[in-house]
Amino acid sequence: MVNAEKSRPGSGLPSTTLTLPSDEPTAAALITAAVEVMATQGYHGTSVRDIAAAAGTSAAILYHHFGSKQELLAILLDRGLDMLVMATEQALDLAGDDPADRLRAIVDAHVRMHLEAQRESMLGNSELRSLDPGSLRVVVAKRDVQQRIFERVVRDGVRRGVFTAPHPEDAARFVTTACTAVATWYRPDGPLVPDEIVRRYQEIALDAVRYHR
Amino acid sequence: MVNAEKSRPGSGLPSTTLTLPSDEPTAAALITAAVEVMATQGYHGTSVRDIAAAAGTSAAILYHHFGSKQELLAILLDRGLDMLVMATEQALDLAGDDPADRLRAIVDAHVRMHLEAQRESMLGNSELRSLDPGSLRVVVAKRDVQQRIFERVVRDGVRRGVFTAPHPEDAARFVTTACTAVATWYRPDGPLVPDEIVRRYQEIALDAVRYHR
Amino acid sequence: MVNAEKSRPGSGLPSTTLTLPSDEPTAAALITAAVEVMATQGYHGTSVRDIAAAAGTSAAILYHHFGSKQELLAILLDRGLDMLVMATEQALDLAGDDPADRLRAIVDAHVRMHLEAQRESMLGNSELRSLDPGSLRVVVAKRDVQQRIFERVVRDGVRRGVFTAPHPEDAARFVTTACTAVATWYRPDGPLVPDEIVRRYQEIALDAVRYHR
Amino acid sequence: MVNAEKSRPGSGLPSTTLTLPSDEPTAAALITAAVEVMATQGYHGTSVRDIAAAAGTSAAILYHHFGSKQELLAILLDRGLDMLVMATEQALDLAGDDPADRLRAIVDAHVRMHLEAQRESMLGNSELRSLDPGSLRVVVAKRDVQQRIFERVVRDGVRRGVFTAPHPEDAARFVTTACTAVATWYRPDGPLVPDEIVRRYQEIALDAVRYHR
DNA sequence: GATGAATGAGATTTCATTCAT
DNA sequence: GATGAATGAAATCTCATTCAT
Repeated sequence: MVNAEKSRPGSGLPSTTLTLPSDEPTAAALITAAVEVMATQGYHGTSVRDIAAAAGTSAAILYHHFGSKQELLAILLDRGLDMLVMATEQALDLAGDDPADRLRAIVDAHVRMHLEAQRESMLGNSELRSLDPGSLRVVVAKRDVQQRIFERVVRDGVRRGVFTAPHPEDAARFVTTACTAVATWYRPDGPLVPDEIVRRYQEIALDAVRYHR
Repeated sequence: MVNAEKSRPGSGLPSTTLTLPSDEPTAAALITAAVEVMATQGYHGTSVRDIAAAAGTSAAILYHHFGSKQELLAILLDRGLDMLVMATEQALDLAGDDPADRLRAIVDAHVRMHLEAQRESMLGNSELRSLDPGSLRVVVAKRDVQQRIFERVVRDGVRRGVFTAPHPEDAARFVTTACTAVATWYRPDGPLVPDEIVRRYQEIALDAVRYHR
Repeated sequence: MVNAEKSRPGSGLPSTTLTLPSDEPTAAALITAAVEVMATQGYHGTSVRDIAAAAGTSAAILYHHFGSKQELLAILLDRGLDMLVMATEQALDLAGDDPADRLRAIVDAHVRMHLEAQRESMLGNSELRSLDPGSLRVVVAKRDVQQRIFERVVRDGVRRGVFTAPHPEDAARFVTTACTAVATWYRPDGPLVPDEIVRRYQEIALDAVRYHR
Repeated sequence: MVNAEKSRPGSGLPSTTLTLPSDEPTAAALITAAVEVMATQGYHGTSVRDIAAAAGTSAAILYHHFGSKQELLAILLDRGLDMLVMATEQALDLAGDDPADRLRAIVDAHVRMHLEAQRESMLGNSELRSLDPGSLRVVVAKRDVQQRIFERVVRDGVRRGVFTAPHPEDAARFVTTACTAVATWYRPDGPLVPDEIVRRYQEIALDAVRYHR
């Protein structure tokens, strides 16, 4: 059984690698397939057979790698959030000291992740309700971690007088949710490339926290 | 949304316009029940019997009032969007001429609707995928109407030099999506009452479009 | 849903009628079919489809009448034990005062029931383990009732000096279990007809409790 | 039965003859595990994985030692009956010439075996139906051998005028089935120890065949 | 108009068994 | 000899929907 928390301690690999291929190729194929088809049809609208077919295997194989359809979803969402939080923290590490740069960095990481992993993002927004209580708690906790990062960056900027938003937490939430929502409207064949979306959202986010240029 | 029994304190709008009571009380009860249970379990995770039970009737009755489970969902989402658009347009009618007031008005309408009809909002965000193509087209079109209202208000403000957002469409989308997302985090027992959320979001929205006070 | 405990209060019907046809013919057919096929293949060796096919319907229909395969088994065994206890008590009512006659009466009822309802008897002996704890408690309790009837008759005979078994409870258990076991070896085409088996078992039972002729 | 680690206090028989340790310890462990878990859940209710897990190995290992789940069950029941018949015959060999002593001896062996190997006994009573026809024939034949031993002992006693049962075969069956049934009600924490049960059943059996003291 | 029975398709999950390593 | 992955069949149960009454 694949367990997501099997982190690779001491591994020097740069975690910027956004795909975390499992050691077991079949399990990885199943996860990829599940993301694809669940994002389109929803958790309950997707049958185990659908997932297996999309991964090129049989339904019984899925149960060889995952305890249940539920567990597959939980691992899916958990990994996605791990990647999001890791990318955001890493961006912050590289961002230097300027509050504006720091906000730009986490907006970049957050928006880019939701553009690149559009389907995981939509799953994360709509299928939390399909999780068992235990997994839900874990996932919500990691979601909160990400939200706290944004709050911290905004509050730091305010404390240092660089941002003057009167309600830093609300501004942070405003920004986070808008940045998450890119996954709901972005189309690869649309007018804006991801780089440009990121740039524009960075500036709007700075406006939203009252950064005075 | 349908049969929204809460009046909205502090809003000058007559709330009678926001309730669209069906002529047939059973149909209305079914819609209310469907919103309640589908918001929790999703469209595919909700059985026709679940809906009927929550409405206090039988599954067969549901088929007297709606052609199918699909149709019930389509009517549900369509009504919700109608109410959202109507409320927003009405707010704009009463808003006067000042671009800041106009933006404040539509943020008020949009946020308040998503706070009051939290469950419909979540359905609208997650279950578009469960619609048949025909209903999907209709609902997406109405969604676009709402989005256009925000774009128009922002662009007007920019044209008149009151807002200076360099990318009005993106700022409008930033604002709309953030305002929609209140439904995903608002809890009635949370620290902020709806009126206060609306006030704060109005100001952040004005910041996001670079309104210079 | 069929519920076994729906007794018909005030019904003047003679309960000697050993078949209790349900008001719902489909449910009755399913019970009959379940007895037949489960007695041959066991509870877990019998599929819901097997039962439905033997009853001439579909598996889905079974779930219209019974909540689960478990519930069907529970109702089955419960009804069988009700019939056994009722028949035994009625035999006792008609038996008069003589301890020997009373023992003969309950041996007659018990043996005859296990010969006539051979398959139910075998189910009752082997599939108690397949019951959920709640149903198991009920069924075991009714089994005990039957056992207590035998104990009481034997003890009464001993108290009145007609039987002289030194260990009345053990003799009663010896007799009951031997009488129950007729279902395990009886074949309708065997050398003895039920009447003759009953007669011989009555006499052996009287020997086992030391009835002195 | 296999690996019956309890020695039998008060029995003069050397208990080494009752354990048939398999040459292969894994096979023995699998048989022991199968008895344990099948007695609780039945043959069809027990999966090969259940058995393997209870034996501390894997399902694949089971197929190294047994051709199939069926074969395992057949071997199980066959060994159990071998031990029962052997113990009974050995008891008879040691019993001397007196018919009462001989009946006491076989009741002792039979009852004691069904108390000690309670689970095998229950399997033997309920899972004959799960055997393939070939194995069933073998097992039923051995069952008959045991039954014939009881019939012979009773008939001999009658022929010599020590017992006066009018129907020796029926009395023998009455006794055998009652003695077998101890496995269905005996609980180790019950009021009677096996020695006492054996003593009382010996006397009741003598009564059932009309042994006049 | 309302209801309980019916139904075929399909859902998730488990099974006994095999096979490559 | 031992093991984990694989697999097709089949298990229990639920579903949206229809229809006679």
